[in-house]
Amino acid sequence: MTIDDLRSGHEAGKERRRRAITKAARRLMQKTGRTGFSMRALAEEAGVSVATPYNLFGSKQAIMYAVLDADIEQYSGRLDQVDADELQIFFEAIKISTSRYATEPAFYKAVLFAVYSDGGKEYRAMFSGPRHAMWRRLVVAARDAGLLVKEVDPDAFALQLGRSFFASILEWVQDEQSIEELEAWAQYGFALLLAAMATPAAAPALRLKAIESQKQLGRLWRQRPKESGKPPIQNIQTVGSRGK
Amino acid sequence: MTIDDLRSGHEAGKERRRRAITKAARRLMQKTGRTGFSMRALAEEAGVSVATPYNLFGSKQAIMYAVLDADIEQYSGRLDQVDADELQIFFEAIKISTSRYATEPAFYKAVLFAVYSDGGKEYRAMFSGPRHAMWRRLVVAARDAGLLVKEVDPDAFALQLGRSFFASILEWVQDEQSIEELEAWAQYGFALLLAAMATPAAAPALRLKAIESQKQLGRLWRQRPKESGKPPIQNIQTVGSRGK
DNA sequence: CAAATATTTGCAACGCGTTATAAAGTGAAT
DNA sequence: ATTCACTTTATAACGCGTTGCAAATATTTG
Repeated sequence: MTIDDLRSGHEAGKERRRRAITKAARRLMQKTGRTGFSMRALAEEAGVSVATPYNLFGSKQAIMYAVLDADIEQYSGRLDQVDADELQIFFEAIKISTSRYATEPAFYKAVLFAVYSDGGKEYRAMFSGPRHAMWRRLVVAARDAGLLVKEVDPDAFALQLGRSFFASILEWVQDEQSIEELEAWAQYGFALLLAAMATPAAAPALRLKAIESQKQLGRLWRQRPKESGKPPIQNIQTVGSRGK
Repeated sequence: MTIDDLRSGHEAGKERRRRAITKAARRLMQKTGRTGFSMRALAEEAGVSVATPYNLFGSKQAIMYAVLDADIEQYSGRLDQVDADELQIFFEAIKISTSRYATEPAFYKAVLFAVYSDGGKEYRAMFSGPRHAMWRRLVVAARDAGLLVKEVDPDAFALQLGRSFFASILEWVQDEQSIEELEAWAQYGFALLLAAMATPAAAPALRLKAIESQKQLGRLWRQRPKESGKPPIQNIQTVGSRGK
């Protein structure tokens, strides 16, 4: 049911078509970015009917996850080759991701936006699949190395780290933040969270890193192209009713 | 240009219609929830043409923000009446929000979902408008009270707090988490972040609170109807294409 | 009052994600 | 080779957010 089907024609053909569609999806997203990626365009790019991706994946979001997973697969294991202590590795992980995003920003913005947006059921997979497992593994390693307190709950804490990183990525995807800003925000979030759960020996360095990240953010924020500061439609505020 | 127009007919009428539409929007969302709230349904509920909301607001998301802002206005200032120290007030703020969500979960899930998952330009307003100002004010107060270190950057740190809370809310909106879980997650995030920037005198209590929240989360996980103890770590298929 | 201007209305239209349907194509087993 | 189960294809359709446009309506101005 699982292995035989991959060898037999039906399931093998399905798998082949699945891969062809994810490849076409990636190609199309690189070409057109977020706006040009529609199911009808994907069908044409992949040379299939519009119904086929639905048969094979079920929804547009599922295709996005497949594209993202296929991409992550290429880079999995890269963190194991990094030589850093059990806390520094968190920040190396950020660097690996962001440097990857920098190579093809349009593609990553498109796929990450799609994955986040619409908030379907698959959203949770961002924090429950191999991504969560990676953060969890790092947390356990840091705890066992005596850099995080023993009381840390690896699951809860890893989830918090993943969310923090994801929130930073979200800002980069939606706003026109630079990769440097994304990196600084992610480092700031990690430094804060880790500092809170760090052992007394490891905490001061992390607090220092948090404060450094703050300064870096202030620097980047100041040199930003000045926006007028007001949101587009701001008429409906009438706040300031504090004193009743 | 601003005050006279509110008295004169054109702008006053626009404002009146704007309020009527946000009221209708709120009514419709309470009635139908997220799924039934369409622009055509809103137009019918408000007794206007489908083009009118676009004239007055510009987009569906803008209407959502207007609804949310109108709701927040009702509750603004409630935090000032709370008697708590400058750190405890962060957690009281969580409680005020979550208890509000508990009264009308369908409505808040609908509006928060729409607001959070739009990916548009107005997304940033969540972290730059009065919401950000509130967190920032609390941060400054805690710093001036000697509970947070002087080096804390109120803007960066408040943004981090807002994002953390936002991430927790997002989970509640999308998943079928309980309000208790939302509250525990939000408290956990706040406790961690605040502990990282707390002065030596204030830090231990926050770390304790973080660990308590962890335990509470573990307890809530375990008693979930879904599966036993751990968060859902099931893979999304990716049918065995690992070994090439 | 009438004239000028601003706004809403009704409606058609676009592209979107998604689904249903019947017809055509495919691989495996007899 | 023929049958059988399965899948893709083409196409139409639905409701969605959004826009454009001429006609109707409301408001300000003379």
